Amino acid sequence: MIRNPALRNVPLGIQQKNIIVTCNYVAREQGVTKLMFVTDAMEKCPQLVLVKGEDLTHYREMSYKLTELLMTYCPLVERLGFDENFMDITEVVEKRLRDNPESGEYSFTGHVYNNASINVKAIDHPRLAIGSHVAAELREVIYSKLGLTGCAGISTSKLLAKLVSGTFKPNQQTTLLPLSVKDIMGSLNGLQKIPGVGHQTAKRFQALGLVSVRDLQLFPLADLVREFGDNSAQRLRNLALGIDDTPVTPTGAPQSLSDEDSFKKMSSTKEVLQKVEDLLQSLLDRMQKDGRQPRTFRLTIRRYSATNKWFNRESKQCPIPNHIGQKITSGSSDALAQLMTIAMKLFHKVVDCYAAFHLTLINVCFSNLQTSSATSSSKGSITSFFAHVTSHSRMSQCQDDRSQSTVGRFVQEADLMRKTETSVKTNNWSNELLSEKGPVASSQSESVTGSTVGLGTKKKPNSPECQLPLNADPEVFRLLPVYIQNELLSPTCTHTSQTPLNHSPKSFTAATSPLKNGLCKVNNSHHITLDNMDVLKYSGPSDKQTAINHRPSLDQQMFPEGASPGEEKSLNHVSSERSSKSKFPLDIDPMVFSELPPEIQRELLSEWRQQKPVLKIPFSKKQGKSQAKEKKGLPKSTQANNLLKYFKSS
DNA sequence: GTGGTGTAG
DNA sequence: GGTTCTACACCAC
Repeated sequence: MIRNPALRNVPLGIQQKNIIVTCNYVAREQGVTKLMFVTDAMEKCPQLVLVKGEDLTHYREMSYKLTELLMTYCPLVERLGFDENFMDITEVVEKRLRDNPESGEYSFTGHVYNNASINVKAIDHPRLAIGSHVAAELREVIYSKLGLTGCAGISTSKLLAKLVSGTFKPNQQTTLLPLSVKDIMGSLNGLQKIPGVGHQTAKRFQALGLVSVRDLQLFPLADLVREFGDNSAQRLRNLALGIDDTPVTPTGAPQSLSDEDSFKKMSSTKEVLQKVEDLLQSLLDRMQKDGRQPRTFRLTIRRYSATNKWFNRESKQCPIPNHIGQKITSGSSDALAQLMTIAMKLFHKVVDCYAAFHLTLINVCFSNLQTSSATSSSKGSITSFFAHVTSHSRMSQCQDDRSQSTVGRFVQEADLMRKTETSVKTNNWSNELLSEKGPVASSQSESVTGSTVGLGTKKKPNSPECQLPLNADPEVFRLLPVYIQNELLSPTCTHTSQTPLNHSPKSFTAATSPLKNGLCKVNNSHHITLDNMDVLKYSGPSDKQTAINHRPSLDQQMFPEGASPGEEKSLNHVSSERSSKSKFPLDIDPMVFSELPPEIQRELLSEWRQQKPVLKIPFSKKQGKSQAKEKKGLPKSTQANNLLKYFKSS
């Protein structure tokens, strides 16, 4: 909506795969809800406008802009997802109190929780009263600078600020006074409404006969400890009582960057190869913008299973050798191919390719991100702000301050898609917090599964029925990496293409003569990047007492004109390297070469230029062990054939 | 450090 | 009939 204001007043849903991950208030009024299936949503609201939201780039950027903006007012900002922020505004409040001791006496701005049933006097809660004004100002700034609206909650802890922030929606703010804590906790409709109590914990509560917040408040602590252990029991009990003493911890730069895609079924190594490449490509772009160097790489999969269809994930991770890490940071074109090697090794560790498999998700993740002082590159990016701003120094500075004064917090949430919220809290009388919500983003990346092939082959190399295509040399075949062999032999490969190639197909072949004719094709999958919508609503305080900035929630403009999902990366690699065809070794078929993925093309060309052998090295279909070797012994031997890294089985 | 689980938006 | 895409915290090992 920010990018396309025209969408502001129509029912709008953000679609990821087959579900509506979020929607604007116009759509909600017609019965559309979060996580509703698209078909159901269309039934409820036939005029619903859908925007693809798989690509989170825009949301992520807006989300960080908001956090960054809040940090300019006070460094104690803790992110919760893409669309909420907690702020500890104790210091801001204390300063105002010092500068103008009477400032808190006048009023609250926005709503006060339960104000009809309590005797609200701002003078009794000067810090919360000031906090309500700070929240209002912040919401105003957020609107004027970013165009985002949202709600805020103001109270004395993150828990309370969060709970109260949604009391009046959209685009409004509410302050919770200490004397209303019992009321708000009692108003929660079920234990799962307590932040931090999710599905699993709620089930365990239920098994104990606990259903309401009241049930938990009254449940003997000893019994709770028996079920959850000391720490969790105490924490859960406190939450039920409205007690939360956890500090607002500045979030800083993300500790990991990941990219994932889900799908109905993926069962061939070839598809995996392509999917991983796509995910990695996009992740590498993000990583490079971030500027830090990842030290750890993780590959996660989700397998289909009839019982636990969607929830079990398995992962494998490994350190990223420094030389590769540096390439990632520097944006070297080698990075992708080298990471593919690592990724496929991990894949083979977690999935037995000789057996049938059915994956429904793949995730790639960089973690253990290190700020290399050397990389001062990307200054402009939003995330690099976080990468380079030392949240530590800011935080410790703040905490020092806080220790001499009162504790307070400011919570802010912004919902990019829908609204922003702000909440502020104060501890008793001496503390105040405020929270606001920022933009929420959600989207997905859509993947196109490529497949197809041209090989009529067989099954496993060892299996009796295995037959290679007539033009395939068994010797050469044997030298191929296991997963390529499998791929060639897999049912999807053996017949024709199953999935139409929507995009520039590339043939992925080991470029040696015997196999040159028929290999598995892997097309590039693209991510169709969509524009997200962000909308926000910021509601101004409309209090009975003082209505300060009431805004009609307008929303934004996140959509470029047609809100058309932009295909940002349609890769049409092939051609670029083609001109260098003159450098082809004699035994290479240019047509086959032209269909190789660009990275492979580049690598081959580079190696040919250096007159390095291609596919020379015998594969030791080893598992595991050879890894260490690869990482270390790389210096020279690696050069023997970089392409191998693509093929090497773990 | 690794891998799994739970939670959240 | 079908549940997205991130990111983080915690735990056991």
